[in-house]
Amino acid sequence: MEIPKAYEPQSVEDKWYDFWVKQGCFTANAASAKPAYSIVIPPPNVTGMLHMGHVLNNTIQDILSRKARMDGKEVLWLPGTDHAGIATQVQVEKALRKEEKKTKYDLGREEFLKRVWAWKEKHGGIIINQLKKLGCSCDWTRERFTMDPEYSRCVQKVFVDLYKKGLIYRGKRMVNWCPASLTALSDEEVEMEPQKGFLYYFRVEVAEVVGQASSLSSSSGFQPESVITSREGRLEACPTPTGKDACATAIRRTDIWLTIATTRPETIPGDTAVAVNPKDPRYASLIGKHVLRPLPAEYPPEKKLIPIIGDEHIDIEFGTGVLKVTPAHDKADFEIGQRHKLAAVDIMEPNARMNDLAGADLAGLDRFEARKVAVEKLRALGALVKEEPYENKVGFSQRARVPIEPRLSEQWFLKYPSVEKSKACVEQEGSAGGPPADSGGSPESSLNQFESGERVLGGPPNTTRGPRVLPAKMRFHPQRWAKVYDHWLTNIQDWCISRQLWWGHRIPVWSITCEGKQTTDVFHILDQCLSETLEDLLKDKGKESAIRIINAETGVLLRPNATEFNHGLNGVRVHVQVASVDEKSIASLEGNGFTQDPDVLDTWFSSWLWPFATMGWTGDKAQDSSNATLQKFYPTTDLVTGPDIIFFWVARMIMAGYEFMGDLPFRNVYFTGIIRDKQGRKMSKTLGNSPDPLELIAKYGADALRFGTMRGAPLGQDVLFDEKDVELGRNFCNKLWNACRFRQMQGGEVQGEINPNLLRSDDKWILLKLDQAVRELTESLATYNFSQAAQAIYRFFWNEYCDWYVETTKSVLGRPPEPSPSPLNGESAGVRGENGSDASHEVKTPPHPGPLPPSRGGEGDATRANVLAVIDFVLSHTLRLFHPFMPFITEELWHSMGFKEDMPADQGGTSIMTAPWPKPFSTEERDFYSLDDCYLEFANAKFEVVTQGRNLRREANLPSNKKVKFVLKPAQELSDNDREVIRTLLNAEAFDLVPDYAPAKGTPTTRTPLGELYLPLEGLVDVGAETARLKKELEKFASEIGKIEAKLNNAGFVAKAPPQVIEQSRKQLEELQAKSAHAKKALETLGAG
RNA sequence: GGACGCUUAGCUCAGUGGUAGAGCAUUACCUUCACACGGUAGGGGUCGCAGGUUCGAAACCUGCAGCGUCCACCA
Repeated sequence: MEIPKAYEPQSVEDKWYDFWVKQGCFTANAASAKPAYSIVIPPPNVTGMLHMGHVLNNTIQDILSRKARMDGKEVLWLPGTDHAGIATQVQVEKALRKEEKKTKYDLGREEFLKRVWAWKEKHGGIIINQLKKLGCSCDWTRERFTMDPEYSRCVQKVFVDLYKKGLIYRGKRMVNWCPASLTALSDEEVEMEPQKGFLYYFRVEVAEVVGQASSLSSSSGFQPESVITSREGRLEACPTPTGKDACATAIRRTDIWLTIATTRPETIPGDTAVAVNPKDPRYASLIGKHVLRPLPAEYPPEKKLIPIIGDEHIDIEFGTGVLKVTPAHDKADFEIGQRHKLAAVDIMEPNARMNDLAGADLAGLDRFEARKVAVEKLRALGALVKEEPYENKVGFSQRARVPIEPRLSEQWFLKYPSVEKSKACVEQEGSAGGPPADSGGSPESSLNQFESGERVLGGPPNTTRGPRVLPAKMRFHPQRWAKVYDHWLTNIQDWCISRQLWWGHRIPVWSITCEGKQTTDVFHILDQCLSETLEDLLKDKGKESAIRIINAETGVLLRPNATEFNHGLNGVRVHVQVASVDEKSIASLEGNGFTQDPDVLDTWFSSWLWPFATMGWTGDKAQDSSNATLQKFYPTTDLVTGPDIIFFWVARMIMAGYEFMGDLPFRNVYFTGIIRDKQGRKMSKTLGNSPDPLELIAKYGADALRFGTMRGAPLGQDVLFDEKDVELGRNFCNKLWNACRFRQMQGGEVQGEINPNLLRSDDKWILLKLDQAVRELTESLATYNFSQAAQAIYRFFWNEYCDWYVETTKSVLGRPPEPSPSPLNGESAGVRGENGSDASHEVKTPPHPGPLPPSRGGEGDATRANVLAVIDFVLSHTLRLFHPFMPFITEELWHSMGFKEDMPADQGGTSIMTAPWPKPFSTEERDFYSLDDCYLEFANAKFEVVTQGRNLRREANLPSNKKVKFVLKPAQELSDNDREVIRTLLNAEAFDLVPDYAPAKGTPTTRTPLGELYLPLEGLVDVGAETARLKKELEKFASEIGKIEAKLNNAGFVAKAPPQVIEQSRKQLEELQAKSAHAKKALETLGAG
């Protein structure tokens, strides 16, 4: 019964979380008739740990989910984890090295993957439990992992589907190669970073080739296959790009020298041309001639010979205007190489050590070591002209933090699907269509924005291409991200989806080397393995096959009916693309000499299916249309994520959504800010500036962490995290706790009914303020303004409810001190309204609200009960408003305060989670309680009296604990209640109303809206101090009066400003003048004596 | 080189045309029976700079500066 003095979150959080789970509060019912609301969690790395970014992100999702439940929605917040290919594999490799001093190669693929799975089992639950500690109301019965068997099937299905559509292809291309992780990366996984280095200038001699008219370059026509190293980096072909013919060629030196600027001299051995701009008069005449490449130094002249080519892309201004072209080690050079049919000489191993083609001096060296050696070599050869310090941007592997190496390798690529649709579906800022017609303005209309969307989208996914009922538009919050998104989609490049890793979805492609096997043998094998027979395929010529056989070397599709196919497959490696992959057919494929592609898919190739793959999508129309979850909850309502993965994830999910579901995956995307530390630095493990959220929860409580974080996280801006914010959250929880404790100490049951006839002006004031808070909060949440929402409830509860309202109740609830014996009290306060119920007709003058009979008999008890009823009303609403932000403490108080008692079981009777979200008062309710805005004005006047009185006391240097009296020369009637409230708030022994008060000389005084206020000091008067105070006050008034007068004297203002603004200024002026006059008079009185 | 964002109190940030705000920090007073994780009162800002629009600008427009982020194949 007795509530502890301070809130102790540790004792309640686990209890309620277990309660919610046991009650099934988080479980979404796909069969429910309620409107759907859904969010899919951005799946955290399965073996990751919770950090502040997760806290921000998931708190927002929880707020949205809990709010939606209170709005009566059927909510699905779908949780899960991501297998996080590289990150997880690196973790396990690291542990393996540390604990067993082994590499993954020591274990072999199968054994290593067993270890990763074991690691996943051991660490996989951690982050999920951390989310639970935070209070996340996810539907754990639907938890998914991107490598669950069903999920993996989705990935395969999608791969095959895109393959059939011709969007997935294999090719030898320039990719971003990470020499540390030994895998290809997508463009998005590369970050450009400025790098300090040098620009090296070296010279080469121009040489002419005698006797062979045509350029040598044509003899080494470029083909991707003609790359001069294998994927493993071993030597495969003749290292000279010029081929045999060159050997027979006579070379004539010219003693003409070209100077070339480069940042990468170590790649000189890979140069296969020198390029100049044909418009460059300095060099144009040299195009077609050759130069002698200085490295490898040991090569004979004919092996050093490379052509001078002309290419428009060469910047005449940069360096010397001559570019060395290294097709195998630079993306731009590769393209030049393609245009000019240059050979690409790969001079590096996958780990970025130089190979034999780099020449004897460099072979075996790391690329940066090789750079130094190459420079020294050039210097020794007399080819180095100069070196100057230079800063340029270098691509770094996002994860391994080493410079990537542009590298030619054979990879799988995806041509993005549904690009145009994905572009069109996101609303652009200030677009002609504008925001949805019903999006702005009142909270109600903002809420409708979602609802109208859901109604349209709630039906079966529209997989046909027919027109939609409404244009399906998606909104980004803040909207400026739409532009970033659009820009990316406009310049979109094919996606390199294969990774040379072991942990991940293995590419569902099998191949066989058909040495000695005839076509029919291969058919036979496939026939045994697969349910779909090749006979059918052969018959069905025009149709896309379920099984495709490709020449692995050329990438050419070998259709079963093609002639080349009929020639047999001797010695040719073929790929077989399998549509329906079940374990049995895989096993038999592998048993018959087929091997699966060793690579795995980019992690994002599974993540981009998250919104529907988690809901049990199969790609089978019949099956999907009977999938209740998918039908009910796709498309989802909101997505909450960081802008750093807008390309990695958001954009791709949108494309996948259109491609496979025929519909966008979500209606709204809220982009959070990035959490930084106090100094604005990114959180990072190496800096050690990333606090452990669990420690914060242990120290302050989950609600405190949530509230503190939300309060400081403005819309779309980065968040500077400070533990002080969490402290603020804790203090706020404690305030809430104690406000409820105060109510409990008053005893009695929850007061259900408020009697409008007994409402004091203060009661009406707080009800109006509550109403305002409900509106503000609802509006803020509807527009994703979480920090605004948090501040709105903070302000309402602390500054309005606790600081003012609760204090006003103490004169009714508490044991009031004996009334002041002043004989004047009774008379001055005697005239008052007999009944407050008709207060609403008063508009002009502050009404005198409900009678507060002197504490005698039943009438006083009735008022007391009524005040408790108001308190209960406000608290029960406030707890609900707080619930999405602070689920634990509100649930605890909801139960211990007894607010659940008279609620229906599914509407707050069991848990506050399903209590209805407070609504603003209707007109009828406002009328019933006579909630007129004039009460706000009157209460403000009262509060001003109090503030000014406290100020007088402070100015007179009276310590807070010293008892004082105040006297008011009333300008209007005040009820006993108002008088008593003011007295209590002033912490005064007495607050007397004396119409004809004659103050002692030097009595501090000020003019308030309710009359002249005096602080009688009885012998302690300090005339000097009071004089000084009044003078200071007068100065302030004079300055403000001056400003307003200047404004009113401005003819333009009076002529053009709106009338109410002018009226307001006049009123202000009057008030200030009256105050000033009062102070002046007081000052004169002082001087007179 | 493009695009976007930010610049308001010591700090972190609200504030989209009408009297400059909050939290923290700070100063003074107070352990008064909800709360010292508290209360009361105060101090502190020519709203980055320069122009313009307007009766009126922190806000709208233009330019500039500084910081930050993203995109881009100048070696």
